[in-house]
Order: sequence, then structure tokens, then C-alpha cells
Amino acid sequence: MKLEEEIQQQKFKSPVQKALLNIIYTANWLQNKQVAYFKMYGITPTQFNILRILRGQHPNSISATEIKSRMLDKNSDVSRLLDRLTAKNLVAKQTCPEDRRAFNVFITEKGLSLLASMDESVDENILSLTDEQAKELSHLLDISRG
Amino acid sequence: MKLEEEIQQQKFKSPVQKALLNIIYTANWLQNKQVAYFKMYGITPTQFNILRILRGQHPNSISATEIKSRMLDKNSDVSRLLDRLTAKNLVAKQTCPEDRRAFNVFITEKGLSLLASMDESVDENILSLTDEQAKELSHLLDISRG
DNA sequence: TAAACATATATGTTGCAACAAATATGTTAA
DNA sequence: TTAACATATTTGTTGCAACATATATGTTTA
Repeated sequence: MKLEEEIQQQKFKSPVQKALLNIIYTANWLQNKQVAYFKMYGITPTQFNILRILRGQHPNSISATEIKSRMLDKNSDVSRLLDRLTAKNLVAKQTCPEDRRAFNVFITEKGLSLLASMDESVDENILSLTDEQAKELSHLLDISRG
Repeated sequence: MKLEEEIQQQKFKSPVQKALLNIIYTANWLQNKQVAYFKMYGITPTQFNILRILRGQHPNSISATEIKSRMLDKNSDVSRLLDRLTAKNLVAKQTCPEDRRAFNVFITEKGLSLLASMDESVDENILSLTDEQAKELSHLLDISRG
């Protein structure tokens, strides 16, 4: 279904404005699907993003600042997000001996097995794109951010 | 800057998964820019979306349900969003005589002049795309939602 | 070495978002 | 015509998000 039909608007100021609305519309659509899926596992898409970042480092740990620099939403309140993940025993922290302001954060066994229990291919099955189309889309998005 | 650099991740499971992350990343990036801009006018991007929908109907009015069907985020809590806009006197409601469950919502003069005072071309200047690229991007996004 | 600055993280506050359920009105069909 | 269902919107509740500011530690430089 085209954007025009999804938001019942036939005319746009320009192709660029239409693309902007389309990005936001598509991201909301995606987000809503992801929220529904991740809810079955008791986490949010943002929390999933953090778990996946930490799994990439496993068995090493990284600081909250480094997590933030790798996150999809650079505005996230990492501190309290980690609190919630810690409360669920999905991640753990130790104060960093070299820099006592910082914490080393790592994913727990429980976090790893949560990820393992999830069908992460959902991620790929949500979007109806061929590899070629996906590459072109990523390229245009990269360009669009200047 | 490419997604790889933005989130410091070099490898992805597939081009499709990378495109998914890129959509979310770009939408967050966009959203953060818009929030900053609209804040100068005391509204949020979602509220702006509603005002623009209502301006498109002016001087007619539409119901909350119809507003929702035209919104970018189909999950919005339209009821309370309209409360907030009403409190700011940017929109107004009257109970609909034909269907007393519904309200007719319309934009006020104050709402119209707020929109007029804003430089709405920001919308178009945020994204660095040519018209051709924008069209191709919209097309790929339309496809991706299946 | 002490003051100024930078960095890492936490917290107080306010308001918005999400979910479920309620209310109120309208429509349909036995 | 009344019970069952559908639709339009509101509201209670809970928790998260955003913003500014605080705290604590580390680094630099006069």
C-alpha cells in the first residue's frame, strides 16, 4: 500500500517532503510491529537493541557511554534502560577499576538465553525487500542524512 | 556518514536487516531534529502533524477517528492529543449533531497563524536528496511494507 | 598542586505514551 | 423492539521519555 493511501493524502509539497513523511510513517509501522513481537519476551525494541550490542561484545564488557554510541536512538536514557535490564537480570554491571566513574556492562547468561530463544529472523522477515532493493534503500537513507 | 559508522557496527546479518536498522536510525535522527525545531513553537511533531491535517480540511471539520486514519503514527492517543491542542487554543471541537458520539474538530485562527509563522520548508531542507532520489526512496519504502 | 574543565553516570521532575477498560451512542437483525 | 454488536471517544493506571541538574571522578594547565 502506498503512502498516499496509508495516510489518505494525495498531494505533497515535493518528492522530498513525501519521502520524509514516508520515512516517519514506515518507522512507526515497523516500531509497532516490533513492540508487539518483543512484548512476548518482556522487552522493548530499545532494550533488545542493547542486548544485541552486548552480545556482540560477549564475554567482554563495555561502558554505558560506548553502548550509547552504538545505539539506534542517540537520545536514549541509557542509565535507566540499564537499570531496567539489570532488574530483569538480563545484564550486569561492575564498577570499572581503571575509571571509577564508569561501569563495565555485560550480558548475563539469562540475557544470552533470552536472545537465543527469540526468533531473530523476524527482523528480516518484516520487510518485503530483495537484497538489491535493501542495499539501494540503505544507500538512499545514508545519503538523505547528509 | 554511513550507518556502519553511525552505530559502529561493520557487519550485518543481511542487507535487509541493515535496511531495517537504517530506517529506524534515520527516523530517530529525523525525529530528534524535528523535536528541536518544533519546540521553538511549543508543539511536538505529532501535534504539528494533526494541525497540518486540520489545515487541509479548513474551514471544514473532521472527526477524531478520521484524524487518526490520516496520521503518521496509527497508534497515537488522539483523544488526549486533541485535549492538549485544545488547551492551547490551536484546535476546537463541537459535538457532531448527526452522531452525538463524535466531535467535529477544526483548526482555530490561532492554529492557522501558528502554522503560518513557521518555516515549513524545514521539512524539505532536512533531507539531502534530489527529487529523483526522493521518489526512489519513497518507492522502496512503499515496497518494503509489503 | 589547585582550579578549571571534561567525562561518566545518576536522579528529580514533569509530562507523555501504552494498555485496558469504561461510557455513550449508533446500527443490525431476530 | 430489544438484545447483540459496532463505533467514537474518554479515562484510569502504569511506566517510560525528556530535560535539566547533580554527583563523582578524571584530566589538563597555569
